[in-house]
Parts: sequence; C-alpha cells; structure tokens
Amino acid sequence: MGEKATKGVRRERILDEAEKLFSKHGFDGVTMRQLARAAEVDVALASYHFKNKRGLFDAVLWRRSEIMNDLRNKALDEVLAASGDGAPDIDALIDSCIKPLFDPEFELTEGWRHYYELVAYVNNQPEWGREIMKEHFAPLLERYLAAFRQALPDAQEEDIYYCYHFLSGAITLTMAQTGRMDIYSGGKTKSEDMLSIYKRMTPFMIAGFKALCADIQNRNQE
Amino acid sequence: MGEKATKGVRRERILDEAEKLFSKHGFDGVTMRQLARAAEVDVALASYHFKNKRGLFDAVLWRRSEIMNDLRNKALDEVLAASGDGAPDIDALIDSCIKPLFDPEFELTEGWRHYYELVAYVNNQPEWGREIMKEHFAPLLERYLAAFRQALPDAQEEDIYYCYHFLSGAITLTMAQTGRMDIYSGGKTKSEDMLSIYKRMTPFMIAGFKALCADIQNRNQE
DNA sequence: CATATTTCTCAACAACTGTTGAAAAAAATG
DNA sequence: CATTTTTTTCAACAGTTGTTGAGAAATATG
Repeated sequence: MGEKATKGVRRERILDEAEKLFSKHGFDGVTMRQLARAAEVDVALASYHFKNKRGLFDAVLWRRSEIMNDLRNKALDEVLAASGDGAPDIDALIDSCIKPLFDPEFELTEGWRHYYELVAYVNNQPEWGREIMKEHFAPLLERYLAAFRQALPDAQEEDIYYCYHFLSGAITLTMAQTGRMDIYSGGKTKSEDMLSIYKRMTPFMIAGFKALCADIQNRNQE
Repeated sequence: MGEKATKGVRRERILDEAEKLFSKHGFDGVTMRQLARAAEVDVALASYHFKNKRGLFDAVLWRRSEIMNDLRNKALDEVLAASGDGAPDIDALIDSCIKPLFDPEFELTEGWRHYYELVAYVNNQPEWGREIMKEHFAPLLERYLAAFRQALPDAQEEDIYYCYHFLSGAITLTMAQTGRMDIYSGGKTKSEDMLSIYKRMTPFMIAGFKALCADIQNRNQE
C-alpha cells in the first residue's frame, strides 16, 4: 500500500493519523477504515500493532503525555529546588503549571495541537475519559497540590482545590482551541501567538489564586 | 411499548434520555436503538419527531440553551440598567456571567447537569461543535464583550478577549464536572456545593480580569 | 544459504448502523 | 357517528462496524 517500512514508520504514521482524526471526531467518530485509509495502510495493521481500537487510542495519548509530564515535573522540581526547605514561591509555582505548555524546546506543531484537543476531549468524556485522565496526570496533580499547600499554608484545602480546578479548566480549553486565538490576535505568527497567551494566562491565574487563597478579607466573609 | 401518551410525553422522554446518553457518550457514541430502548419507545419514533439523529441532538441542546440564554440576558440587562449611561461596574458584570448558572430558580437537576456536560462536549467538538456554539451563544457573547469594553475603557481589546476566554474555559469545565466537586467538598448537599463553587469562582475571575485589564503596571511590561 | 521472527495483506465474520415507507393505532375534529 | 390528522409500529433497506485467522511477504538471525 503506502510507502515501504524502514523500522516502524507505518506504526508511527498510524499514530499520527489517529491523533489527527481522534482529536477531530472523538473515539466513536472515527472508524478503523477511515484511519487506515488516512495512514495509507491496511485496516488490519492497526489492530495488529495496537491490539484494539482502544489500544490505539491509548497509545496516541501516552506518546505525548509522557513528554509533557516530564517537562512539567522538571518545572516543578526547579521551583521546589529554588525554595529549598521553605515555602515555594506561589508566583513561580503557578507559572510552572503553565510554562511547560509553551516550552520553546518543541514548537507547537500540528501534532501537539491535536494532542491538546484530544486531552480536552478525554477530559469531557464522562464514561471512561476521566479514568484515563487519572492514569495520565494523577501523580503530577498530587505533587502540585502538595506544593500549593506548602506555598499557601494559611489557605483552606478547598480553596486550593477550586483554584487549581479553575486554572486547569482554563488551560484545557485554551490549549484545545489555540487555533481560535488567531482570530483575536490578528495575523501574528503562531509562536508569537503562543507567547501572547502565555503572557496573559499567568498573571490572570496568579491574581485569581491570590484573591482566593491569600486574601484574608475574602476568607472572613464566608 | 412504554406508557401511553398524554400529549407529547414520549417526545419529551426521548429528549430526556437523549440528553443523558449524548452527554455521556457524545453524538457518535450513542445509537438510535440504545436511545429508543432507554426511552421505552420504538426506534422509528425518534426519527419521526426529530427528523434526524442530528435533529434530535439539536433539539436536546436548544431546549435548555434558550432558558439559560434568557437568564443570562436578564442578568446582563440588570447590570447595564444599574449603570445607566456610565460604564458598567466590572465586578457586577463578571458576577452576572457566573450567577445565572447557579440560579436558585431552578435547582441543578440531573437534566441540567447533563446539559452542561453536553455543552462542554460540543465546545470541544472541532468539526461541527463550534458552529453550534456560535448559533447558541454568539449574540450573548457579543453583548458581553461590548459591555466589557465599556466597563474597561482603558483595556486592550485583546486582553478582554483572553480574559473572557479564561473565564468561559473555567466555567465550561467546572459546570461539566460538578459531580467531581463532591470529592473536594466532602459530604455537603448539592445546593451548598453549588454555592461554594459560585462563591469562589466569582472573586477568582474578578481578580484575574483586573490583573490583566485594569493593572497599568502589567500593561507597561509588554 | 536456511530458518525464525516480525510485519503486513486478504477475505470473511456476525453484528450493528441510521433511515424509510407503508400500514396500524390513537386522537382530534366536525 | 364518520372524518381527518397525528402518533406509533413493523419490517426491511443497503451499508458499515471492529476484529480475526490463515497465509503471504519482508526482515532479522545464525
């Protein structure tokens, strides 16, 4: 069918096309045959490499989740290291949640964009999606919540949860829709575009966190 | 099949079950037959009432979108009326984005919860989903952006867009996952739970908006 | 080279897909 | 009552679904 195989190129091409199609149409919106046609490959080959349609879906996700998790863990490590034994700096902590998404080490290629769309999709798939989210991000989430508790020792546990939730909601939707941002920023190049999101998201979230978790007046109202 | 019909009850039951199933599995994850079985109705009946699977999906969405849009328009009207000819109060304006979602006039029934999940699903459906979002919410969005421009006359157009985007991202994800909130708030009743989200989301977003759109130092950095 | 292992193709599987047209049942109308 | 209109059922449609097992082709191993 398609081009020849020099060690797993077809496997990779299946992953690429699956990433694209799943992110556009969701798990049930894509058939194995559409997928095979897109990857210029026989239908049975996907099942051979990934056992299942579901196995393929998982493989697509993990490929980039691991990379992203490494980046985020590293970012958190740096913040914790900088604070030594003391409480981490809250500004740096929040920044470290966001910064890795715009890491200049990898450009925001089409693939990453599709991955972010896919994460948003999974995040809103009540059936099995949220189980997947746990598998992928739970350890990192726990580390971050612990760090936030240290950084905001006077804050209520609940407040921290909600803040993190608002933050992750904004991140999820924003990253999934980076394509839409072009409308607002009018004709800039993509990397500039990313930078402009980053420059705004961080101060917005820092202010929100502080308003809820560090503002004493607010807490007394309750 | 199921119980008799006293004027459109079966039609309504189809809508209810469709709402539940579509929100759980997405458009392609549900078959007309699963749906008919859930509603205790013949398969062909759904097609008769709504023409299409897609027609049914749209009907499900519109049923509650209209109610919600009325509430939000009313909330915006009140803020604008209160400010007369002058600039609207930014705090009240942001609050009016969020408040209607927790309107005590309707409890947050299962149906509404499913609807919110569905909105999140549609919002992340790159293919036709975003087109639907426009149909449902574009007029309201325009009104709100105009109001924000009035309330923040010194802010850059772009900043307002991004702030609104962060806000709507947090809202979307939060409302879609109100079920998850129970974990954090530990054993409270649902209405109290809703109240605790509302009490936190509003100050968080107000602080974020102000940090980006009303803080002069921040703008000079750029 | 021969042999073993991996990669890939082909054809077929039973089950399920949304939609339709004709006819039956029920309800509304006069 | 007879009638029209609305609601509901039934059966069938042509096409598609994910997955599999047997075997071919290609590559790796010794």
